[in-house]
Amino acid sequence: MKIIFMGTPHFAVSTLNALIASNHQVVAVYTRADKARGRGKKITFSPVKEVALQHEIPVEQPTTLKTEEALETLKQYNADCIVVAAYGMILPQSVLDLPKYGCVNVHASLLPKYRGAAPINRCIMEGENESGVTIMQMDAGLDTGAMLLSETVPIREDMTASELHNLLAEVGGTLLVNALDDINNLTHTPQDARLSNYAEKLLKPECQLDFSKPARVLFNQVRGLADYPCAFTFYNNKRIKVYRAIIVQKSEESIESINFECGDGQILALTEIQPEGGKRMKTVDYLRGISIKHS
RNA sequence: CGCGGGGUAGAGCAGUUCGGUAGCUCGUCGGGCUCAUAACCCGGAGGUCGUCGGUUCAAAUCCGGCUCCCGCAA
Repeated sequence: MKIIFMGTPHFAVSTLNALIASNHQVVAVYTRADKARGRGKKITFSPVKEVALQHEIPVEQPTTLKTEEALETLKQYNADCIVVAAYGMILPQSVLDLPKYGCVNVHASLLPKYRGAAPINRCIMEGENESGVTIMQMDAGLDTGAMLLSETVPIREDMTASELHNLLAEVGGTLLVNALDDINNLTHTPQDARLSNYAEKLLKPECQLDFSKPARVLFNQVRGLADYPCAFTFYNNKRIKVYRAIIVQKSEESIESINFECGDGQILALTEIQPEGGKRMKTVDYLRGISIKHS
């Protein structure tokens, strides 16, 4: 089939790569407009655009798909199906209806749970022990379309959002190609809206650790936000990012970590951090440098 | 030109204000002590102080260029 791919961040790259390696033909890649971001507001391409350029696939970056002009451009590619993975833009009904097989989405959760922007992070922050990928036929709602295929993956006790992200991205690419290969025989299963919930976009304030909360909640928060955007707190008046932490009992406190007593009396031991201006490092290494400053 | 921190031994850092023998904690190697240890004691190896240039009798330190890493913001 002739495919138009729409996606932006790293998660979408796995799906794009899977499509490129498949028997289907990617005729165009849509991704969000280049943004001035990062230190020094440098213009950067999205990860998806980088890959598209490498494979010399035409790249389109409209700021909206709701115009007649955008629709005309889309039509010219004459695609059989549009594949969407973390694109970050709303598709109007005119686009959803355009291809023969409509628009198919790769979503990083077991729908109808965790619809929305941050399913991977929220899932771990909530302490779930499994997640997965769902391939769905898009409709006008936000992640509300009928489900075509899904695959479940277990979430290890100490798994971070970053690890789950990579795993789901991999699974998603494979699953999407499987879905396209078998597109005429797939069952469209409606989502049960009563079981749904939404994984809201992550906000900065929720990345700060509040040690009046129970240790388990903070542990999940650290895992769910690692490695990006990453939980943080303050230590010696310096902001530190917290990449890894473990729960220990008071009697087990180690001098090799920074320990905070939580609301439930248990200790959250920060084991891997990154201070302002510094590199990511084991907390034990950080403390080695601290001791000299105070002596 | 968005704001800011940083690059010194394998790791994490001091030293730079005020130029003058390269330092601390840890690791590592060797030896010692102990019933024992994240224990303690002794000794050793390991550095073009990010890079290029300038000033100077002398530069990690002062001056200028370049480069790399990172926090915030967006």
